[in-house]
Amino acid sequence: MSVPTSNSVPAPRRAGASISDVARLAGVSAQTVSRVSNESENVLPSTRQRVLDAMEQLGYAPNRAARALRTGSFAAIGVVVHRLARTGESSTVDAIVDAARREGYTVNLVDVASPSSDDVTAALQRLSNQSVDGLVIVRAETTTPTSLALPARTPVVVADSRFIGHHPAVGADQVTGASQAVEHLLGLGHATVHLLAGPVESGPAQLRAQAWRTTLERAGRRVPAPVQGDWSAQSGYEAGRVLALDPEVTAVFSANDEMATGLLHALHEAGRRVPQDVSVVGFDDIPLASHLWPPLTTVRQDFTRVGEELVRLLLEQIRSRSAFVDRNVVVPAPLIERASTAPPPPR
Amino acid sequence: MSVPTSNSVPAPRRAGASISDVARLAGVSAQTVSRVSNESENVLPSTRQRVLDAMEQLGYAPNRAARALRTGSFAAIGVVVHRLARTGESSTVDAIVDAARREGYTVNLVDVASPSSDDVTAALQRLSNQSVDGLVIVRAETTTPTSLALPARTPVVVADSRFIGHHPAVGADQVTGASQAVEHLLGLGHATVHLLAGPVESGPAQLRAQAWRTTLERAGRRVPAPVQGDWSAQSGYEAGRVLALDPEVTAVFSANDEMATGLLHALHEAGRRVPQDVSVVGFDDIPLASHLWPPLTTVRQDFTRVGEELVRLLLEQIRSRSAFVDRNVVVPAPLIERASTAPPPPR
DNA sequence: CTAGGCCATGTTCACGTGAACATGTCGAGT
DNA sequence: ACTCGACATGTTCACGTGAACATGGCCTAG
Repeated sequence: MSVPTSNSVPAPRRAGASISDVARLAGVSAQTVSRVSNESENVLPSTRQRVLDAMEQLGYAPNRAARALRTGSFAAIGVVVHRLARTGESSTVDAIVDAARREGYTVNLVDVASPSSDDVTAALQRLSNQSVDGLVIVRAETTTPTSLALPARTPVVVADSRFIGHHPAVGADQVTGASQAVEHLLGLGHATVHLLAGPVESGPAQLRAQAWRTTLERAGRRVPAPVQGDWSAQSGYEAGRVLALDPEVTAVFSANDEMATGLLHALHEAGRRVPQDVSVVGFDDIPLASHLWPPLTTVRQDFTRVGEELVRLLLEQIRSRSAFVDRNVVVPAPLIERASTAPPPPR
Repeated sequence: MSVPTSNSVPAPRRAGASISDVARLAGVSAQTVSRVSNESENVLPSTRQRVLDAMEQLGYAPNRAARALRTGSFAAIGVVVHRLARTGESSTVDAIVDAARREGYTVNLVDVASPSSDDVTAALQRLSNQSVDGLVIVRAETTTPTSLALPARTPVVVADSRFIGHHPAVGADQVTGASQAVEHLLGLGHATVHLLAGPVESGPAQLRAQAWRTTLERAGRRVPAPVQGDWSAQSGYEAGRVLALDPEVTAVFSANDEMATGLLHALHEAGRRVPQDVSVVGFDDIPLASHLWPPLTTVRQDFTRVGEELVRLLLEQIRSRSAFVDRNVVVPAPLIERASTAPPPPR
């Protein structure tokens, strides 16, 4: 035996104390330490204290891998999301993380490069098999309900109403929200309402467009050709430059607030006053909506509520070991009237 | 033996096939399956194919818990963040998730209720002990470098330059960015620049305020009392209502774009034209900045770059099994000139 | 032709935990 | 006083994996 600081073997160095280290120090069996960890009732207060002291002294924390292996549960949920930086996505995920934490669950985040079936499937693969106890799919755009290859028996909830009937879903009331927006504009006296639509492959975008069309038709109004956007402010701006040239356009319903922001920009630039010349309604009620110029009338989506309901529904499934295929929650989406809408200019 | 569908015991139902199920079906040993899983070289192509087929047939995916227990690594990184819904936070996290995925790492997201030491510590506790291989702290606001109780030997990186010297850090160049903003306004002819400051407990807010002050002093200008905000557009609006009343105010540097948005709102409302009467510069360059009215001159923070660098620095530490205490990366923060700044009005 | 070695594959074992079962102690009821 | 049982605590074992070591077949060099 020479120098004790052996540099022969790098020695992976166990990261922390294990349950048996604690047991040894406290002078009890490993099982008793486990009982203290899991807050079992049948431990003498004095013993419990001794174990807790030993834990503290060693900086012990249960090894989650071993625990997961033994129990088959990770106390974790997976969240699949597409573009996290978007307002709706990040707000929803924020609420999910928060709700999960309150329930003692960790969140595993997976950002899929594109919301195609393949990518989502690959993402699920990565999370599969006891890495998470359940899955929240926040954005599934182009993925269709049936193409979603889920690991068997993994509880799932989806924040996309198109999945209703396939998986439990939570979503804002797109249809009522969009209808209210259009009706509000018609009620102000506009002859018709133009649509700045979201991408065609988006479920919510389709829903909002459909509601817009239906509401106009029901009111017997002309249905103008929708202008296509991609959710971004830039696309709203580009669409706005076109719409601004058309004097017939007095009211625009934008499928989200970001596009509405770009639209406002284009209208200002073209010298068309909002709301005197053109009224604009958005969708989402992003935090900035009330401070745009003019403050934006919009349909509020309660992302926090959606996130909470998603977690609630998912945990219910996990705990009951069953799938609630046909359960779904619709969160109200009220119209928030601000200053971007007014009666049309006299003609 | 009666009915095979025993309903006597609920039978936890193993979620998926295990390595030995695959081995049995493929007619090889479990170790060989493991070799295929881990892409070891020494497997005959024919054997590999047989194993892959068996995996496919059984829908096998390696059990991450067992793997983590065996190897001591989860292939996961933890991300501690405060308010995920904020632009900077969500963009950074988005980039982190993306970079981590490219490296085969999963992301465990932890949203701390408040960025206090206790909360952060509790969050770390939850992630500790082989649940993650390393930690990215995106927001640590009130936590001081020394109060951060980290699990021993856990590699850490922090997106907060105040931690330089304690942990490796990545951050935008706050000082140069803020100085440029102030110099730009002075260069346009403004006598001085007012500050709409971030919360006092925020590190970046302090840095930006300090740079503003230093730049004014170096130019020999009067340093007006800063107005305090809390990062929110609402606080910017409230501050703006006060600033708008003061005809001396011709240039305002807002510590972030959200407050700048509220400020613009208040100025419009008060009838003060931007940029003719008052110039405004923001900080962050949020996606909406170029579509505000007027398009906002601001300092760009490259959150994507920050996220990528964070992951790079963290993985380097994980792989080399060492801590780079004094390493830090500063990402340039250039001034983006748009339409919200102009020379002061003639007096 | 044979020894040595290389390579594909198999066998054994421990990682840390918690469930199931086992043991031991002490108090109450007869 | 004895038995039963409630309760605190201990012992054994398997969860699925991959590292270390073991085996055996075949090719090549002498």
